[in-house]
Amino acid sequence: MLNLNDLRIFAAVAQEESISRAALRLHYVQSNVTARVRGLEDQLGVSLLHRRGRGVSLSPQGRVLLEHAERLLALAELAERSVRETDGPAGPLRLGSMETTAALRLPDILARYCQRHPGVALHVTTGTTHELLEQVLAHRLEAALVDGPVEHAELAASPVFDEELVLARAEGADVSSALLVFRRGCSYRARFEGWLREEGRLPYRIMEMGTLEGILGCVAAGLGQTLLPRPVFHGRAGIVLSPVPDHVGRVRTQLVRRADVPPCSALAALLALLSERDREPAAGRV
Amino acid sequence: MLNLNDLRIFAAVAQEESISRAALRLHYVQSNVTARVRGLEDQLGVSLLHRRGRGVSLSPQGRVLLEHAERLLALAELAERSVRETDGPAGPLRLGSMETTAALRLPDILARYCQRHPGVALHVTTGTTHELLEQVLAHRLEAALVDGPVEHAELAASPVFDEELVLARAEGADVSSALLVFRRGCSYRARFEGWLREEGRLPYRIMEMGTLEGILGCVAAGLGQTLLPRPVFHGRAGIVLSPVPDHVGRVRTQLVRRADVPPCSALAALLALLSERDREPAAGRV
DNA sequence: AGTTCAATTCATTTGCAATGATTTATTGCC
DNA sequence: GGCAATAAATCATTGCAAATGAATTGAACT
Repeated sequence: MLNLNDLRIFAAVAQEESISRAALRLHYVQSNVTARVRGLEDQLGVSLLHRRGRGVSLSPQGRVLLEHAERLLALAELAERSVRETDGPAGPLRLGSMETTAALRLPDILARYCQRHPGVALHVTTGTTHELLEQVLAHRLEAALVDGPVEHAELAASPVFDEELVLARAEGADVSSALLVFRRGCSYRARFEGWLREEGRLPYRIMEMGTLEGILGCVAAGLGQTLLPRPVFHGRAGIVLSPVPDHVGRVRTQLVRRADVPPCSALAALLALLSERDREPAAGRV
Repeated sequence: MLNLNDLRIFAAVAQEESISRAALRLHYVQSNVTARVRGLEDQLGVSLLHRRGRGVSLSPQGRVLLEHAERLLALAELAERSVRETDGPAGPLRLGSMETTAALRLPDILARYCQRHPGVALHVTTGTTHELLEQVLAHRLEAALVDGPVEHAELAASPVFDEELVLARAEGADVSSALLVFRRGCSYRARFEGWLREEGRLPYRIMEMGTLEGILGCVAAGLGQTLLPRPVFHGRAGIVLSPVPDHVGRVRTQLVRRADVPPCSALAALLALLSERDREPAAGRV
């Protein structure tokens, strides 16, 4: 009978592409990892790894097993959590969010969530749509709020907010001034560049900024223009907003999670809270 | 870290509602089963069983764990099979079928399947729709061919054949003679009785038969009438067939499998073969 | 060739799973 | 109420498999 610990060891080896590094990560001695993997191979009657000089790589069967192993491990963790949290959600919930969403929408949501489920330890990390999806796929985040639509067989998405992106620059700033954008992987940036390309208005000078505040400061200083959700600019004087075509400016923020693992109770509670909000009259919403 | 063997032991205890019987079934000594379940409880920090005088029953947390455990065990088995069968389907495939479908449709299908996938050991059992669905849910069958539609959150169905049920009796037989039907749980029988009830034509005298041949023999002998797929009567003289209303007679046979476990490769191959058949022009089909 | 990094091999230890005998507790019956 | 009968808990003991650590092999880069 298959053994989850063996699978965990195998998955670590597969991810690290090295038996020694996996041993280090798992706090095992290297020879033990070798033995466990060999045990799995004996048990299954197939070879899982190609032993190369440096490190190892997966055989076709190894790749098949890795896929199943990752799912099994995720489900085992879920099972453990589920029985531990039979009365109300608890434990860690790792949530990813685009920076703009984190600034605009999350404070309100998270306040309510924390009040309702005090047992949950929320970790929010921000990042670009691309980065966040990678992390959800790697089981490093339970879910992420990103710009939709998401086309991926292993991901499930639920629409959560609708936003309107607007073009923003300081009063009197040069129309052909620089573009102020987040780093590669940001979907708003992709929309911005895609739109300008489609209109034949590229290339612009591009300035990458790591933070939302940085972008806003530069825009206010007349250094360039940006494309961000309208409410970001609320209460900021001296900035001119202009609408953009619907196919560029209408974005639907989605809560994305893995499709192959049912949501843990802490995540289910977040989904419930978000869909409640969905049904009630859109007070204060864009 | 959770352990699949512990889960297997726990699932056996839950199903048997008895530690001793589970031990017997698993070929363990009783004290070991006790120890393993207690180990699980310690590890999870919850009590899984209510110890009553005779046997045990599940606590709420136990019920939660059982659900997850059964899924995990099924997925672990699938994982093991998948790596073993990386080149073509192999191993056992337990398929259920209604008796009529087995007689009419399966020979052709299975011949092609066996030829294409010689590594697969097919087990076909017949039974009523109800019995078969129970067995699929209990992981005792990988899939079953039953009368649709199937409304069950844990089951996935794919339409496979369309049949026309017709009313059959011997020439000159009494119109109000007995109903010849399979045992309780047969969906054709349910349709038959439902229809007559809806028309206010019940009660009839009912004769239950265990086999298709038995029913056909009795119909031919003028003992009664039955409701079965039209092609069942091909080449049988002296039997009068009359159509019935569409909502009674149009049935769609479905291949039903568990929804929470992806099909193993042997089953995936069967699905592929059946949907091939679906796309090609309906030569020889009803 | 020599160095280095990484995997294998193997003897040894450790720890947990499994056993078997015994005790405790509950149920049903006279 | 007392007594089998059944079932679970307890506990000392065994046995096997996981983990360790030291030594060895082997590939890749210089």
